[in-house]
Amino acid sequence: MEGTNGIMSTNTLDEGRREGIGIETAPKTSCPECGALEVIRDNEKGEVICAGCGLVLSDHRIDTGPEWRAFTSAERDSRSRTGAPAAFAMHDKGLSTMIDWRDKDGKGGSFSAAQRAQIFRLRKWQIRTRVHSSLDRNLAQAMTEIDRLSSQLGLSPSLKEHAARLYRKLIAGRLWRSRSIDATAAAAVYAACRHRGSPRSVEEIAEHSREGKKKISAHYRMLVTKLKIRMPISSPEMYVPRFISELDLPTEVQRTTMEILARAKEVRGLVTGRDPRGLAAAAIYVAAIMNDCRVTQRDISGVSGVTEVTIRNRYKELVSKLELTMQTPALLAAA
DNA sequence: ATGGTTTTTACTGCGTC
DNA sequence: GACGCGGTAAAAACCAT
Repeated sequence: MEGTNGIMSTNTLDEGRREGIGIETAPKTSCPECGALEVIRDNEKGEVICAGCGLVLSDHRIDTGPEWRAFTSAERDSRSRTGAPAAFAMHDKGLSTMIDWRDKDGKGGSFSAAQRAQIFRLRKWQIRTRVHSSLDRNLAQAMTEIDRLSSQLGLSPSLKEHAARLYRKLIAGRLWRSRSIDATAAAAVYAACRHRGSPRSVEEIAEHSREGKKKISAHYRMLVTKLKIRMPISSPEMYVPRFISELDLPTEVQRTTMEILARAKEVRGLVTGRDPRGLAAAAIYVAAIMNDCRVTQRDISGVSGVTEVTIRNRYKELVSKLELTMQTPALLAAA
C-alpha cells in the first residue's frame, strides 16, 4: 500500500505524463501576449489559460498518465465515490479496475519485476471481480480503452465522457456488429472530438490505438450512420487554436490566420477537397511571417501532421490567389 | 474496380547563418 | 556544413463513380 501512495505522488505522475506524451515545453510563467503573470489552470478542459487575456498557454495533459492506472484503481474508486461524476467512462460507474492490457508503461518501456508482479495480482483480482456478462465485459474493455486513448491524447474529461456516451449508445441500440472493441472505442473518441469541434485527426488517434487508421475510420463511419448523428464538417479553423498554442505563437498570429482562412473560403477551389489541416498549417505559416514571428515549416508540419510539401503547396496557393504580401514589417523597413 | 485528385515520399539545388 | 526553403517526379492514399 505504501508503494501505491509513493507512485501516486503528483511529481511522479507529472513526470510520467510528460515523458509519456513527449511534451517538452516547460510551463510558462507569464503570458507572451499581455504579459500577465497570473494563469488559470482549467482542469476541466486540461488547459492553462492566461488570466489577463484568456490566451491558451498550454492545452496539454492534465490527465493522469495511463501507465499508472494499474496502481490507482483504489484511488479512482474512492475518488468517484466522493463525487466525480465520471459515470459513463466507467463500465460499472466506479467499481471497475483500470488495468491496462499490456505490460508496458506510457513510454512503451517495460515494468520492473516488482511492478509486473503487482500488476499480475491486480489483473487477477480484476478478472475475479469483474461482472461476467459479455456486455459488461465489452463495456469494461471499451471504457478502459477510451480512458487510455483520452489520456494519451490529452483530452478533457468531458470529451472522454462524450466518447464513452457514444460508445454506450452504440451498444445499447444493439447496433454494434463489428468485433473490434478497440477500433470502435477509437472511433468513438474520434467522433467525440469532431462532434465537439476540437478535432483530432484519425492519424493522431491511430498513433495511440492498436488498430490502424483505416479500420478506425471505417468504424467511425459506421458509428455515424448507425447513431444517425450529424457531424459538423471539419474546417481548417477548428485546428488553428490547437496548432497555434502548440507552436507557442501569439494570439495576433491566430487572428491573422483566421482572417486568411476566411478570405480563402471566398475563392473557389482553394478550400474544397483539401486536407483542412494542411490549410490551417499553411495559413498559420503565412500569418506567422506576416506578423514577423518566424516559424519553420518543419515545426508546423510536426504539430499539424501534414508534410512540409503540402504546407508549401497550400501556402503558395494562398499567397498567389489571395494576393497576400508576405513581407514582414522589418523587411519593408529595410527596403 | 477505376480514374481523377490530393498527399506523401524521396531527392535535388540554392542561399544563409 | 547544417539548415530552411523551394521544386519535382513518382508512389500512395483518398474519393466518387
